[in-house]
Amino acid sequence: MVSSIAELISDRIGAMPAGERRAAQTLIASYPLIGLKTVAEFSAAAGVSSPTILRFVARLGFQNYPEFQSTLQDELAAQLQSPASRTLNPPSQGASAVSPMLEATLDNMRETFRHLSDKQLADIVAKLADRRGKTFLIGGRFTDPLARYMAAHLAIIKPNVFHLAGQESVWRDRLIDMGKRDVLVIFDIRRYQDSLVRFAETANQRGVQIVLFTDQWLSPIARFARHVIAGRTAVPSAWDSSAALFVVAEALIGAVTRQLEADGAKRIRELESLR
Amino acid sequence: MVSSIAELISDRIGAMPAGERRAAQTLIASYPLIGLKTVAEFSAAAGVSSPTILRFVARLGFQNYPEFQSTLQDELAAQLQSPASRTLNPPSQGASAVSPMLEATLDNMRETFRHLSDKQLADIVAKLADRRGKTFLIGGRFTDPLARYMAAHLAIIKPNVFHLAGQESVWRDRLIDMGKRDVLVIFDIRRYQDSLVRFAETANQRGVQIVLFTDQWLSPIARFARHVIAGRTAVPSAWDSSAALFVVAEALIGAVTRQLEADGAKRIRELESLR
DNA sequence: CAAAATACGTAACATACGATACAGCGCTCC
DNA sequence: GGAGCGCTGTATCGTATGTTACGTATTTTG
Repeated sequence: MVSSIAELISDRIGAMPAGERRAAQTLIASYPLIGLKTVAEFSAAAGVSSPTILRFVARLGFQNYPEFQSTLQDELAAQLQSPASRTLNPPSQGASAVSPMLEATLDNMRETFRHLSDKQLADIVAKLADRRGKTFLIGGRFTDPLARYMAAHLAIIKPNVFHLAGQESVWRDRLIDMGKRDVLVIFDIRRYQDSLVRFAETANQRGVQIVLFTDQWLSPIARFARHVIAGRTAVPSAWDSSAALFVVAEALIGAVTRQLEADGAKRIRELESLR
Repeated sequence: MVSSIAELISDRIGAMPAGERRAAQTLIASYPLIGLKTVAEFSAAAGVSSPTILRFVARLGFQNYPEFQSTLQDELAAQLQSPASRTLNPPSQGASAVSPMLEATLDNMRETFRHLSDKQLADIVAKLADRRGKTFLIGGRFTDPLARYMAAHLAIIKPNVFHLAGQESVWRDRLIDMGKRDVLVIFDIRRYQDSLVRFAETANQRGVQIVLFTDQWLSPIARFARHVIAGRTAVPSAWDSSAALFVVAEALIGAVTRQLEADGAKRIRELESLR
């Protein structure tokens, strides 16, 4: 039994030619709004021609476009009247392999933020928004992308942001550039990497303020860190999840940006003009 | 400020003639479904003539009937896509600057997964778990870290996983290695990068299957993609959020790992012994 | 109560929308 | 390498749709 058009589409999308698949994907992406518009608008949004749209709805089993739209509308009406049943993909009697993953991830985030005080975050934001010192970011094997992500954003809104990458010897030598005014953002979840711990220890000796993103069991680097963000990482998977840390990182990026804008950063305008 | 058409109607319903009032009441009764149908159907449902319906929407301030319908659709889209706005009592105690960010992110994830079918994910997992072809990953300015993150995991559980990085000319030349059996995972959210689009186009011409991670507005690469994952990116911040895509990526990594383990990957054991 | 004004529906109209025929192209399979 | 099939877009067509003009009905007002 196929209850919704969305299901129907995902059932058959595999057996569709390229053009119709684009139509399907476009519809799913902003379901179901585009399906309520005219064929012309639909086709334009999907980047195909109108006949392809019509063939698409025909393949779904509808006699004509208006019939397709009516069904869509009825579906919508049913949803609106019982907000409870608003799920496109019904809770799906445990068959789904990803749903528990999502649930666990959402829980992780809520838990992570519950243990983070506004004060703590505000302190970190203040430090990161300080333009006087340099900002270094580094991560472990799986978390280095998070460091990169954060660096990519921070580098735009303030000067002297450096992501430390490549061989250990390379970034170890960068310690020479680090001093009291500077910040070192480290991502390290288990299994904690010795090289990172040693790096953090040395940096700490040089007076660098360390902001540590780690898991709830705390990397040994926590000993040297000025600020510690402990994220939940447990999910029903073979791997730990860095998603909670990722979200904290995004929240910090957003807050720092706001802070620097408030301070009157003409920097961003300058950047705009450079493009 | 009148935010919804429903409010607008209840504001003015007092100053309407009998026929138009019936139209208004009919619309409110099954809001907004009937307004999406044709003038003829609307008039029949309200028991008035079509011109009365048109006069009714004209009185609401719309130039013509299609404009009225578009507005209704936009309103509907806003409702459907941000479940947050449906909650009457926002989590409040709004002192926290990060809380709205978290809420929006959680919503984004729920929405993103709501638009993803198990079938769709299963297809992608099957393709990624296929050890025969090569797997290439690449991302845009801010999303490249996601590609790295995924590559870091996939490279452990299967051979021939390559993250494309560095200068454009470097990874463009890698196209020579790509063929029909291969997969290209692309992360691209707005502003979409031309270089990536061209890259995807060429790869597609070579028969590479493209898995696209993009935002809800769909990168132009969707045209060439075999599979499209549309994540929600809107958050109360100066930046778009990639968190939802990150979580999808993690879910896929987990699923692919499980799949390959089921196939009996002695690879992981081998790796263990190498350490 | 009469006269005017407003409201409403019928019917004709024009437009834009969905539908269809056809040709070009690429792909697959001999 | 050639023949066949399937997919896609262009151009055209018929029609359903929104729109307007006008006459009748109903209400309002002096």
